[in-house]
Amino acid sequence: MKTDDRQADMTEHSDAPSDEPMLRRRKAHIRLSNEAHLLACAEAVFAERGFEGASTAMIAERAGVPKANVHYYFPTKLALYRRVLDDVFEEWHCAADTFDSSDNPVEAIGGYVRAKMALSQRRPLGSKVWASEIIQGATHMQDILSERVKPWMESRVVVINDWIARGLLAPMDPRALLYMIWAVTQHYADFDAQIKTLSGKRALSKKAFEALTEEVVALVIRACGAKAP
Amino acid sequence: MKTDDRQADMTEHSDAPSDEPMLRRRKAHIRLSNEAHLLACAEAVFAERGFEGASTAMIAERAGVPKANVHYYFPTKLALYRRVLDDVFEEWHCAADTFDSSDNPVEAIGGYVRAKMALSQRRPLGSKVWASEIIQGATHMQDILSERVKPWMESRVVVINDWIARGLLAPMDPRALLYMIWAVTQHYADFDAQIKTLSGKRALSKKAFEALTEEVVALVIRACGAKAP
DNA sequence: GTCTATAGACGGATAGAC
DNA sequence: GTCTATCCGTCTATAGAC
Repeated sequence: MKTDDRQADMTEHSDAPSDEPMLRRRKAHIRLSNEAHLLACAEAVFAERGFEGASTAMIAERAGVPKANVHYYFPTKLALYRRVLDDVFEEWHCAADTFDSSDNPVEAIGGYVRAKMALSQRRPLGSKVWASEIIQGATHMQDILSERVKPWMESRVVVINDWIARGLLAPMDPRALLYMIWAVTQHYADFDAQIKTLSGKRALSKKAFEALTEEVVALVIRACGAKAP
Repeated sequence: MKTDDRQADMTEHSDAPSDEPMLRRRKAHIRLSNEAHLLACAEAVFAERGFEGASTAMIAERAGVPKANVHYYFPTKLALYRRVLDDVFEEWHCAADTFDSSDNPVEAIGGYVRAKMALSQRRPLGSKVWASEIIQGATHMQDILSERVKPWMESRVVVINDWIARGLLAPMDPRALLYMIWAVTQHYADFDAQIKTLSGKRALSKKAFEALTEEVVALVIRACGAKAP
């Protein structure tokens, strides 16, 4: 690991015993920084090849460190993979929080779709790791799905059913709506290779992605059959 | 390969020279039958593990044959993978044909969504192989995307824009609509592990899947903002 | 905390008997 | 067409010098 710049903050240390806590802090900083670097590289390799297809050697090479260092920071390939999944879920959870239960379903759903589209743009690799894991049976994240995603979904089902009962949305299966939002927004991260080939373009500009986001919001809002409260 | 039942149709052959064509036909039948069996097993393994994660040994084991037989019928793992992708595309293409350019966009789009949902139910493993391949960069099917999928998409964009110009659909980006249809319908095949965990059920009954299909059709038709012609 | 070297299992692919 | 045995490369993980 290229430690030259990472260790720059310790050049002014002395021999005094009061240095010990600082040393500890420095070491902790090195560990956290290297872990974060490896996690980012691992996310890219897992996205490009899936769990079994990825190798610790590829992750090490991308991080610019010997293979053994990967095992120093993460005991096994599976432990590293699991940490990537946990990280990705944390961001998913933040976006999920934007789906509030206000009286205005158009704002709540529209805001959630925008948050999910922004996440697809900001972290497409994480979305791909998540998608690959589920496609391959979700064996390494059953706990996340049942303990974290499922309760969230059930709470949103209640909210959506309430909106429907009050005539704010068309009658529908709330789960089908949530699956639709996930599928459509994550499609732009997971299937970007297909989209690039079909559009003939390399990637979307920031402006173009904003316009696309509003297209998706409009589609989803119409799909809801939202009426004025 | 368990040849006992597959060779039953040759027990009555004689020494006459007229047998030669029959022998050829029998051998051709064995080849086609074994190829089809291996392709089906390969599709399952590729769906469960992705291209790099799958091994020829796993495919052979699932097919009940020694590993060498896989290489007898398909020279390389990549050639076998490519044949699976071609097979999956052929069914995709059949479903795509149901999207006609009639004067009734509700019927055309609704029929297409039903065909795609039926395909997700009938062949979820193929959908997963396709999805994994695209997530991992679509490097092994660029030709299918640019030579087969892209022309189809462009022809449908023209049709949808025509419907919009005639006031039959709400103004929208036709590509965003097509991506939505793909994403939503394929979600039920690709993400079935997540859906099972979130719903707490093992799998959907035939009746339940029909009801779900109509939910999805209703969502998509509303998203189109379809009006009576 | 970093690195080289290597153990031990498994990968794709092939040779050659039957 | 089928199968056993095997080549050779890469895999995950670890040992041990620095």
